[in-house]
Amino acid sequence: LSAVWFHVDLDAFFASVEQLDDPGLRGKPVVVGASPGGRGVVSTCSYEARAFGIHSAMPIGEAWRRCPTAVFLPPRMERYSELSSRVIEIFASMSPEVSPVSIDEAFLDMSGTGLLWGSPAEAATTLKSRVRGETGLCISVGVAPNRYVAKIASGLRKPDGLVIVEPGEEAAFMLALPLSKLWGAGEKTQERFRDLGILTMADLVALDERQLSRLFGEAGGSYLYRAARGADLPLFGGKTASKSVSAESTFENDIVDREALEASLLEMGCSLLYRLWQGGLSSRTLVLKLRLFDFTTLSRRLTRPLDYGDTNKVLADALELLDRAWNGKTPVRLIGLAFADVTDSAAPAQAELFPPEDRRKKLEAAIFGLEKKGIADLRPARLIGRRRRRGGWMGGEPEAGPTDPQ
DNA sequence: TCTGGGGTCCTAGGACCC
DNA sequence: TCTGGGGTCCTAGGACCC
Repeated sequence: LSAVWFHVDLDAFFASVEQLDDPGLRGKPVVVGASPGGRGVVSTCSYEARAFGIHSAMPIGEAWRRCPTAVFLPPRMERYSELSSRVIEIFASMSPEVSPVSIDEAFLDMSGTGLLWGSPAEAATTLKSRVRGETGLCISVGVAPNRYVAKIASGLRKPDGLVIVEPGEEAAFMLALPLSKLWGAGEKTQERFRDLGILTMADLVALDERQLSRLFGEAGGSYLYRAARGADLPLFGGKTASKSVSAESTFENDIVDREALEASLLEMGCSLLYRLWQGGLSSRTLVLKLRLFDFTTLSRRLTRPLDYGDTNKVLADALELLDRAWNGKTPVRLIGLAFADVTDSAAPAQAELFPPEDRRKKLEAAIFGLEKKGIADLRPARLIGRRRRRGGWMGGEPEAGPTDPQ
């Protein structure tokens, strides 16, 4: 018996939640994302906003220009997470195995659920009406014998879509699609397709794996070979071994102020180290990222023989990386810090000590404590206390959430 | 049009060792 | 004297996704 996979996507998720919570927004163009006027992008927008040509990842200023009368809102991630969890519970009540991919999408293994929920079409219909009835949200569902094809199918008839690909039809299904629907082949790859005269899925399927690997590299070639035929891809299944924990922030205006950069690094270093500790993780590799005024992006990394343990070392290394990356004169647009190659720590943290609500306060306390312990000697104390304002983009910058597919 | 923040995976080259 | 491959670790950059 063939496997049955569902890929489920919440339509215009963040914007839909805003319209759900505020009926006054229904039927209106709603843009969730960065502050208009700032340097951020659109996170998600309602279908009414899409009619103006607005889409995810578009610079917020551009969205403003296209529709100044739209309602612009900062993301409310806690609220979205809450609703996401409720939707996942509904998924779990219908599928023995639910794998969330992100806040607004998940794979459901529906193999062998026929006796319970009927045909895949019936099960999908039930799922859609249950989600709508119990949360007020709309989903699109793709059904296929494997995850890759289910993922593509769910994106074809949004919003409120249902696309079913029968077993054995995967290759034919893919062949009928434009190349632009190939998940994993983004802008650059599409450009290369054009340069190479690969204009249709049939053109791509005509190339064998060896030819593709010569053109797109070992991994890229075999990926394209499988994807074009609608075969399953390990990308969707495999558990990830290496991980990273990162923080970055774009300044409202490019800066050349080294002390401000150092203050950012200190704040990020503290927060990252805390997140590692909280997750029972550790790392011996620190990565600094800089984006310059002209958008050139560079990184410098350093691997130590032992795991990072305290903020002093992290900050000292971060400053060294900054020296290596930056001449002190070029205006900086973004600074970021990350721990790479993160592994499970030998001593897992006790989560109870730090309830999530207290995170921010504890972190501030930690920074304060460091100040007292003498890290303040490293940098003027006034910088350590400097922090960004929170509470939406009227007062500071927003945390633009992940972008939603169109 | 002036491009977020959080991630993942791949490639290519250098150092070093056998 | 000039030069093999293979493996591992590390670095920097890039493509891609939500």
